[in-house]
Amino acid sequence: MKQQLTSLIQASISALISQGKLPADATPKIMVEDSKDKAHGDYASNIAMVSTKLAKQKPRDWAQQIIDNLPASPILKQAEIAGPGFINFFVTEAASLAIIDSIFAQGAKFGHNDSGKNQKVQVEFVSANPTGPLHVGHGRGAAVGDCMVRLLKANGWDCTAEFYYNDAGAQINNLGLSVQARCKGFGPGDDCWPENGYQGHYISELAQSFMNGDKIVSADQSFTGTKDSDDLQAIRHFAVAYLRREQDLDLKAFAVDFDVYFLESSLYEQGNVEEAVQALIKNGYTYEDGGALWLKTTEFGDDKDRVMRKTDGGYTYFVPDVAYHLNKWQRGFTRVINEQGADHHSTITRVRAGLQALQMDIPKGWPDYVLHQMVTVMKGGEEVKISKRAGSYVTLRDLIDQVGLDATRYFLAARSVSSQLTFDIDLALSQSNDNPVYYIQYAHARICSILRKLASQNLNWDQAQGLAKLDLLTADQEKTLANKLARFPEIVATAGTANAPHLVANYLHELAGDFHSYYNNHKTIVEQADLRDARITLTQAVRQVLVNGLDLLGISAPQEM
RNA sequence: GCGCCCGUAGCUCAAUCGGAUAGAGCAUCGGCCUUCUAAGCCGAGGGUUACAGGUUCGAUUCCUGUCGGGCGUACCA
Repeated sequence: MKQQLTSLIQASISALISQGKLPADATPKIMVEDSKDKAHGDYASNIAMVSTKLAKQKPRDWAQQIIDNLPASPILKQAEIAGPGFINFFVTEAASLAIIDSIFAQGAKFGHNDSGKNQKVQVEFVSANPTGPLHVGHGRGAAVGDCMVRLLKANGWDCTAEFYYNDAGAQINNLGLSVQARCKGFGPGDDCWPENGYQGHYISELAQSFMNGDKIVSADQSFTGTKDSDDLQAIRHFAVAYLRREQDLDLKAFAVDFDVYFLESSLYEQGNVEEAVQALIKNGYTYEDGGALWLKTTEFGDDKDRVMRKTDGGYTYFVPDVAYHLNKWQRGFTRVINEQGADHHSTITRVRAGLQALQMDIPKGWPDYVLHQMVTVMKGGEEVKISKRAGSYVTLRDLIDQVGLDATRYFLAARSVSSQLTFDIDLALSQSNDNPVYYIQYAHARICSILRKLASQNLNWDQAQGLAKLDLLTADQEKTLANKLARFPEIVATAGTANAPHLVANYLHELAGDFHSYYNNHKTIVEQADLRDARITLTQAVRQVLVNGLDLLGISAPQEM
């Protein structure tokens, strides 16, 4: 619809140019937007205001001339000037309702597009280290990342979801020592308890499982406990497998799937880290100082140079990260989006600097990052500080168990990633029946119940007749609904390019609101058969769009509630 | 100190590329169930969009400064 209106305006602009009222080379950007107020018509354009200087006329006078030169069109009922020079468009009911045919024709694909042209894109998200179960912060990353994957696919991209984790290094060593201490019956406070050891209750369970000789199978590895509390290597390996399995269960409970699990250790085993380091040295971007090897990240916009190889010989975390990203590039992902928490912000400059220093013609701004701001958890009116080492924790799985999968996903995905998010557990629980997600799901369930009710009255829905008789839908709210439905493809496209799943959530809430309002004011199952068919057709179109939208968020669309 | 994100109703958050009278939910108040599910609808109250300037036809949005919060600024990840 907006495209059609845009081309009408374009025709008018062209006519005005040929009349000499605009410079021949004038190409004002034509914007058509949804009007917020029904009194302002269905759509509005600010074209007169943005081109008023080119035309050297007052905005309202100029707007009138643009209107006068609009070609006749069956979709346009009326165009009028309003406010400082807006042109408000009133479209015909038939034009609004035409979207319903497309919805039925495209079904689950309605709203999707092929702008991604089946190109490869990778989204890396969560990437939690296997040192504990997933907490609420990971949950935000999981929800946002998973929705981004769904959105990219809906926009025609060939999208790979990837989870990278550190299964070696200092923190894993710390984890192993913590578990080992528990295996030997020690706890925090004992002399031999490791400094900064992991204190969470799950460490004790993990130790118990190791000493039981349990076999652990996760999505990407398995290991059996050796029961030998002196075998630190076995404990480490077991602990990683155990916590990976825990995280798998968390992700499964959260309905999040990954195509690839990538182990940091494989970068060492395959020699990728060493290759990257040698390349950086060879390219002259490193120097030794104080027994450490430094990378000249300042040559790529960093505040100061960064240590690559510590005095103890180990690499700092970003070095394998550079090797990992080189690996991504070599796998053909010319587009990569890393979804991570804002606390990892500083890695961006370092990884990009390392990639540039490799001199392998990797684009400067590659890869892309989507950073979500921190989640604050409130419980009992107090902030719960999340600390894996101290063991204070709100796990994602607890949250799902208490609040529910759909509501948790909605909470975490329905807000802009750039805003900090306060998750009040008590509020989420007390309001679980009033959660916005149920408002949307309820709209879907109500639509389904219409068909059940119809069947109970021994009536049928004649879809063909419904589609043929859409012109009977003359109520304002029916047109409003149809206009809202027509916006969905645009929302999918915008949310996809902006990596902003919350736009979908907001849209669905609006659509559900329009439906609830309509439902309360107009009976769907009426005596008049053709009107009844038309109305059911409209509501089924709404249902389809609700389903498609909820699917992008990974939220279920229940038939009844 | 410097960098990034943010500051919108009592609370949690929206607001399309800079658009018209800044919107939802929760909470508060008042209506609507013998009629397709009241997890709903209709209505009311609640705002100097942190503050001060600037840019322009128009600023919650862009720019500068101030104040306040979060994160980072590790030879942790």
